[in-house]
Amino acid sequence: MSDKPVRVRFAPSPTGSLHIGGVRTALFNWLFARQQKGAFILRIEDTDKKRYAEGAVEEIINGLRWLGLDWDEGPEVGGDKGPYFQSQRLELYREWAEWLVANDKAYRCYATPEELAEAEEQAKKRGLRWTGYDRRHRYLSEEERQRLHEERNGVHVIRFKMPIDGQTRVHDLIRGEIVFDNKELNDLVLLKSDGYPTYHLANVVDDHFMEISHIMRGEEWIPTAPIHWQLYNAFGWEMPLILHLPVILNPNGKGKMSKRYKLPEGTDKFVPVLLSEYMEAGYLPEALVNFLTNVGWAFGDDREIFTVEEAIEHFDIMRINPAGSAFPYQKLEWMNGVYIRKLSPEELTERLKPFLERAGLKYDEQKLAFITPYIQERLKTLSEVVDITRFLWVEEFVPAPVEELIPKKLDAEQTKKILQAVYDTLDALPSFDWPTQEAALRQLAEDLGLKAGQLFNPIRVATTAQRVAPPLFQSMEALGKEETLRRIKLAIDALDSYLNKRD
RNA sequence: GCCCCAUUCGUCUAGUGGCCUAGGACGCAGCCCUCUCAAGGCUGAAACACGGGUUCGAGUCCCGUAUGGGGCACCA
Repeated sequence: MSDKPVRVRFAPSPTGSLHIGGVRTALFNWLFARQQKGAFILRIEDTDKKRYAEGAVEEIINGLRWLGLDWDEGPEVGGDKGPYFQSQRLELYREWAEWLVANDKAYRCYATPEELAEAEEQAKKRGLRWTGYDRRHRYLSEEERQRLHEERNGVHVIRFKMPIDGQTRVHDLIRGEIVFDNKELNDLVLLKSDGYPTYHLANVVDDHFMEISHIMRGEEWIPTAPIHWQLYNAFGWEMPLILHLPVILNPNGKGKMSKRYKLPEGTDKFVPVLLSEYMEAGYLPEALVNFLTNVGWAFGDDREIFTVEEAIEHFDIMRINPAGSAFPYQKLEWMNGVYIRKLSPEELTERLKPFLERAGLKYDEQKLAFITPYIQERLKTLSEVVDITRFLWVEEFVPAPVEELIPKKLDAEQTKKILQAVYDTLDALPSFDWPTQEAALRQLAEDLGLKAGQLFNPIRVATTAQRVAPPLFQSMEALGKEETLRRIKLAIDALDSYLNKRD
């Protein structure tokens, strides 16, 4: 591969929270760095003043930390190849752009974006194919150049002098050789008129001076690979080894994963795309990391659930699958459930708290700790704790509609009698712990000649008013005797007035 | 439109010329367990895009076609 020490980087642009595809890119770079005992570098590519989002850098940093992807050099940790914000390296880019101009590998272009847009429109109108910038200022004479410089008050961009003929070959570690005809390549802008570099310049200069050994980036960058190759060549620098990660597509395999994609099952639910959305939905970082490691790469021995340490040990960039993949969202839900079930009840309780708080529910610590083991295997995400335990924390209990109280094959009258019997049974209980309840109520079912479900379901509806709830007896114990009886009484009364109304 | 990349069950994938009667996982279906919902157990349906080569032999190598995806900014 290369005898140089492994140094890889993740270079996000601070335009908002990380896209899940970006997270995967960061993860693969990190995995590779850790596996090779190399360095993982975080670099902020903030060279677009228009798209800069306030707070985005912090969000990216928090997100990576949350995932456990620590960096050896970058914001907040420093490093001797810094600064790690491109906006603080402007002089470097300018210097090297000028170097290219001085060495006849780049030139100043005075055309404005408006003029070029106009030219493109004209070309199209005349049925000509516009293949990008028309190189109008590439072959200027010294006099013309001087005249334009004065005319435009020195405002210009620096463009790269792309070779006109021949081909550029780039070797992608997992895709092999990719060949481009140079005539397809443009004289792209290196330095913008505001003095900021474009991605191409900044990226090449930084990767070189930060001594990056491997570039691992998204597939959408493949078309820029020959451009970058030419830039390294012009500078006389060695290009790092390069590899393009497959894109992550929407769950149906159509198009790059986007916020607009609705989950087929729930019509109003959109698939989460930003890392912040996964955090808020209650996915565990360890589950997300495990899951993402399985998209585009596989452990190799049929193992799907594994620790990061195991992933680091087995990770191999040469075994990355080059084909784009649909985002296997349901698999993530399953895996998150697996990780939730692996947690100790105490740990789970702690992780659940922020979600209840954010939902504005005033939960009781002890009740939460008590009920956690019973909801643990029911949760796919942490945020689901809100709906499944809501009945325990609501200030004002709203009973379920009467119809839902009545079990199949029974009528309102019978249900009312049953609930009355339940009320009396529970009321007479010496202790309200759930095993005592269960014993008494199972006996009651037998005495009444009812199946367990016929007896228990109306009680659940009466006491929780929820479709889905933790096991009944544990729910009632958590609720407490007083509140449980109150709710059952509420149901009896409701059935009563329902019966009277019908008569 | 042009350039580039990719193509194994619905989906994520294993597979690097004979071990493939194509393996695993999610999802799906059925059964069991069961107080709702889950979790768990068992069983099942389900794929090498197509056409040509190369080879004794191709899911695996090559070429086309088709399909999907990505890119064509003074954005990254």
